[in-house]
Amino acid sequence: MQQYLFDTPEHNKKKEPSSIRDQLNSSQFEAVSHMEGPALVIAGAGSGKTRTLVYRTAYLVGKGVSPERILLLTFTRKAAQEMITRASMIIDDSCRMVMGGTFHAVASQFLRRYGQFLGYPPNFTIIDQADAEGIINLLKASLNFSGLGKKFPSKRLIVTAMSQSVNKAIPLTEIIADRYWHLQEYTEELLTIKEQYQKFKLEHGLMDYDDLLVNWKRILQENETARDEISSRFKHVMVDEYQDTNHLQADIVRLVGAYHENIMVVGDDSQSIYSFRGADFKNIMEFPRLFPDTKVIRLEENYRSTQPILTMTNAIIENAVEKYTKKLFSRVDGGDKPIIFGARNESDQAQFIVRKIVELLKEGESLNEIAVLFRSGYHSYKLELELANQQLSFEKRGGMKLTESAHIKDVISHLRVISNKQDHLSWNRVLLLVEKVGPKTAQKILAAVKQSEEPLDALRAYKPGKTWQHGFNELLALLGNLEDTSLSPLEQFEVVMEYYQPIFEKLFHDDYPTRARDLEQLRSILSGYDDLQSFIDDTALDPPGNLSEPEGDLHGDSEKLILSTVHSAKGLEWKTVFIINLVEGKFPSSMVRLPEEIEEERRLLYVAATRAKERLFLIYPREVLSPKRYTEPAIISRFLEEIPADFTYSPGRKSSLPTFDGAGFTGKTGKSKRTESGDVGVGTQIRHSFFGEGKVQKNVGPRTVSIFFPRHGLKTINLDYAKVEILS
DNA sequence: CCATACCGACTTTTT
DNA sequence: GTCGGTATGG
Repeated sequence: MQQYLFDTPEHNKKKEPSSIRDQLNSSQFEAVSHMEGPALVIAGAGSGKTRTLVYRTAYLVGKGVSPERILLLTFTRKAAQEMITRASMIIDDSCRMVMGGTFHAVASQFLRRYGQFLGYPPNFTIIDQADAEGIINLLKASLNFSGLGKKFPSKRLIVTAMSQSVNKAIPLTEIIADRYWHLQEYTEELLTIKEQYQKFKLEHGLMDYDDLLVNWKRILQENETARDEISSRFKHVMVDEYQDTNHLQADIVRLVGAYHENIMVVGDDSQSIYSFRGADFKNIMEFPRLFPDTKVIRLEENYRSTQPILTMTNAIIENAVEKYTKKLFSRVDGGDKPIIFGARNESDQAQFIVRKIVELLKEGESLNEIAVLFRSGYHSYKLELELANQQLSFEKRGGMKLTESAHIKDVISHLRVISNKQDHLSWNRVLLLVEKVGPKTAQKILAAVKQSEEPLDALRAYKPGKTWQHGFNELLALLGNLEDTSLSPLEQFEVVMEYYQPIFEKLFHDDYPTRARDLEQLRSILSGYDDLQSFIDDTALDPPGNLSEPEGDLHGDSEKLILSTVHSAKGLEWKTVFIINLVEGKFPSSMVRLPEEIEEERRLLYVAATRAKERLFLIYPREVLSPKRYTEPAIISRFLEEIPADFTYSPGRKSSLPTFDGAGFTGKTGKSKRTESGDVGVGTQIRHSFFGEGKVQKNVGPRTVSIFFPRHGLKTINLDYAKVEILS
């Protein structure tokens, strides 16, 4: 709906592409107007990457490219929708015909059409990680692996290992040898499980997230019809956040774009934060080698943040082991240094944030312009309580999803078995909810029903046991009602709820009011759909959790503070950003040990900090609660330690003590390298690692000078930090 | 064979 | 908080 707010009549006329030019800097325009051949856009944080893709979409449509022949692959579905909406405002509504979405969402659309070539029905069901784990459990039982002791890997680990194998294109045995060496004694069993898992999915019309990618690639490779129709269709392919694609996705891009070779990938190697999912930012470097004619365009001017913020974020990324190709500069004048605040403990941290927010609101700041970012979902619990106390409304992104809770899965399973009658995973769940039916009975029933043409009829023909025939007959009655094709998804939901309500109340008798609210929410989500299949798809591809938001937009935008994991904050920006829990074990997470994983944590902090436009707070508690409810002294995050003290401001800090309390803290990392040189006077010629050669103009502070660079203008540089070579 | 209750261990990030 | 194992009673 939002798009219409800005939709004035002149937006409905096609603008000449030339007017687009005025809205962009020269590099952006170069990217926007690039027509033929592959292109790589290296776009630093806040450099107008989204803007560039939006204008490019509009430009192409303005040039007469038909919208349905443009493919826009993004990291979230929301990002794609937003870009398409904005492009529509520039040119016209025909932009809505642009095909856009995540790799997974676009894959699902093509696989509904071409999946039959791989033996999949058009109504296959997309399963999430919890579903995959459910299948593993079933297999473990049927393969008699349950008795192998408690050392046997958990379903979670098995699913993760299998997924890594697919996404990194490394055989499972190697993954186990590399990362899960403690499971090596079970390699045989794991391979069997993997094989059975694949078979189970194919037999029952199920695809997990990885299958969507693998199978999309397969139809492009193995089926001529599909390849020709898909590849020749898209005259232009654009890929956002290319640094977070894996090899499988890179292959898909190559295959989809093979016909016209008009592929533009956009990314930033220093913002790569998804390697745990197989992403490899080297895809960016490899792109020009894959397509030798690639045009490389760099966007290095930052329009988002003030210089003090950028100076600090540059410092964070400067310490990376792997050197990056660029360093950002800003023309946004003025601004305060980022503030580092050491709170007493987590409560103090929460109170500090609330106090600051109230202050900012008094100054006229809008809640919508403030965000609190953290490494892991549970890091915000204390703050959520404090915010609720102070009656500040907030929205949390990341962390536990609505669709991951048992009661929601229960309801959706009843809808799934209607949509895909071969879905034995959902059948199993549905049967287990029948009184007096347990795992054994459920399996026995399913074995009898096994892949019959009409599972529902087979179920009706099954003779129930005496103890559970009542519940079973009720289920059959429900399924009969659900089959009525004239029902809307909402009506189907109501029918299911009528059946499920008593089961639900019995199952969750102690905390069922809170869960009932989730079901209410599910109901309101469902009311927006008139097609069950797309509802089921969306719950897997775009699981609600951020779903209260479109709703809120309709009822006059109620202002909300955003609490978000850093991963979910990618691509977004706020005037004020708080990053919390900057202590060892939380940020960086205690889960990471390998050097390359630590590097990813560093990039994660870089992504978090570059979300801030005007004000940035870096906060850490001096004490944390151990799992056993003991308070322990915290160790300040190594990344904070590495930032030169004069790049930030620390209220209440006595002089310039570099180390904080913290027993066990080993002191400085000694990572920052100093330019061992005397005073650099006005007129000195120097060379900077990024800006090139320049001349010192004036002394602006301790070890800080302003330098004029012919290609980049006047820059303020700290000599203790920047890599500067003295030439004269 | 099913339901329930209890204990201990572990809990990153997401399509 | 949630998963997995285990013990107990129906």
